[in-house]
Amino acid sequence: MTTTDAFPVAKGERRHQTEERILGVARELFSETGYDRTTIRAVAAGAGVDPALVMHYFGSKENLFGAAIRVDMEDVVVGPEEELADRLLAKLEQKLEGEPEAQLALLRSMLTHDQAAEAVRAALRRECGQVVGNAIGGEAGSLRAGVLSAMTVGVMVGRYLLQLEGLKDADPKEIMELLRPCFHSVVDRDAETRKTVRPSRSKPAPEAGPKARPRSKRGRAG
Amino acid sequence: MTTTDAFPVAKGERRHQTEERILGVARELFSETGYDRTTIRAVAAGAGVDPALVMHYFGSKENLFGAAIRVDMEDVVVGPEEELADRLLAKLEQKLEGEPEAQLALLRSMLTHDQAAEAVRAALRRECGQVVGNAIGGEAGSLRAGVLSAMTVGVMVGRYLLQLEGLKDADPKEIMELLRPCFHSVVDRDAETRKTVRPSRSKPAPEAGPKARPRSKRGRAG
DNA sequence: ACGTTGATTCAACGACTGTAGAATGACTTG
DNA sequence: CAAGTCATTCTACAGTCGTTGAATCAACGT
Repeated sequence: MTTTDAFPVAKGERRHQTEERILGVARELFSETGYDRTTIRAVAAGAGVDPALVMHYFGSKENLFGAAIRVDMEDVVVGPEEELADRLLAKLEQKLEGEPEAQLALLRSMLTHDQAAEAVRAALRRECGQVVGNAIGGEAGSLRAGVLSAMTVGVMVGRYLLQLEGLKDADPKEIMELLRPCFHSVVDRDAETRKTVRPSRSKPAPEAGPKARPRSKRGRAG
Repeated sequence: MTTTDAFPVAKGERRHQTEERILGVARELFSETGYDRTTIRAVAAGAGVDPALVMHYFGSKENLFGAAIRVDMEDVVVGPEEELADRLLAKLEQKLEGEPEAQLALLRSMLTHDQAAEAVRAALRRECGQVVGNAIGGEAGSLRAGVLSAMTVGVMVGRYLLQLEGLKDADPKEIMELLRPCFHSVVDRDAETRKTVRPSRSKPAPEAGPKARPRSKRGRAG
């Protein structure tokens, strides 16, 4: 329907297109309604194919889910510690600006699906945990990484899932502005000695991004 | 099991007991597996009754869910603004310490169940939103309330649902210690360096270059 | 003793699910 | 053109779900 299916296409190509279409619908449905409520039949219907075809391609609903939520996070590159918080913030901002479909599928399913929960955990660990842990180290580092991860996922959940009043339509920049002191205070080692707020404005937002990310975004044909 | 069911009990009393037992199991299952995966049959089995009885009492699964997750939050009392953040923190700490069963049921179901999501939203709005909104007011207040709510729910989700490494076993006090500057920086009006700054407290703003940070150890626990 | 009420169970229906295997039909290769 | 391959569909099964209406059994007022 999207592409004219009147003239012949190479088989492999056609299969790839169909798979891609199925994955797109699956991601969409998983992100909207979570794992349980997303039925293979609905995915198939959305993709305009037979449910059995989805099974034939992905083997099981579980596999389809795994393929749909596969996220390949580019890791937050290591760099000077002072910019650590800003780098994490930039990462979060990028997620708040981009289309959160894949992330949403993860978030929405992470509570009922162990595989999704582990994926979220791994992603957070890679993004926040490892970096912060390396920078700070020890048990305190782990705790700080956890708090950082919690704040990150909290903002995502609040904005996209819960759609909290002041968050769902807010400008990511403003959110970042509010979050920056928080992240800094958690990352900074010596922040726990001083109870007062430290509005560290040492760095403007690292708009250039830490590293070139030649990531191409797959768009859905619609 | 607690009371011997060998001798007769008044009808109303017995019904009440059964209802209470059903609700307990329902809450437990909803919190463990969420709305969809919790079946009326499982609840009935857990309570030692027939599934039809659950239906007879609560009318539908939807109603049972509503009755199970009903939360009566005591509102955060109004008070001096300076302590606002601390009051919210205390609230969160109390939740982190207490048994989170009811909250968990909410959290775990809020993603797939609109009713649960609305309940969470209402609770957050009451606890964070309204108070902070009143204290700050306007659109900025709404945003700050949203961020505050996001952080709160993020910590809950990270600790109980995601069970993040550094968070699940952490001492609530330590989490609070890390969160306090964050909450303060979000609540405080002048945290974003307003022109008409009204320093309710000493605000040094020492953003001078701390590049020569004492770098004693860069410990890295394996 | 009675009949009545209400708590509780039994058995079953209809809908929906994930999944499997045979069948169809278009594209490819000889 | 014939045979083969592969994407795709059709049909169906076995299971589970929420829900229902009739049936059971104990407690109650008379």
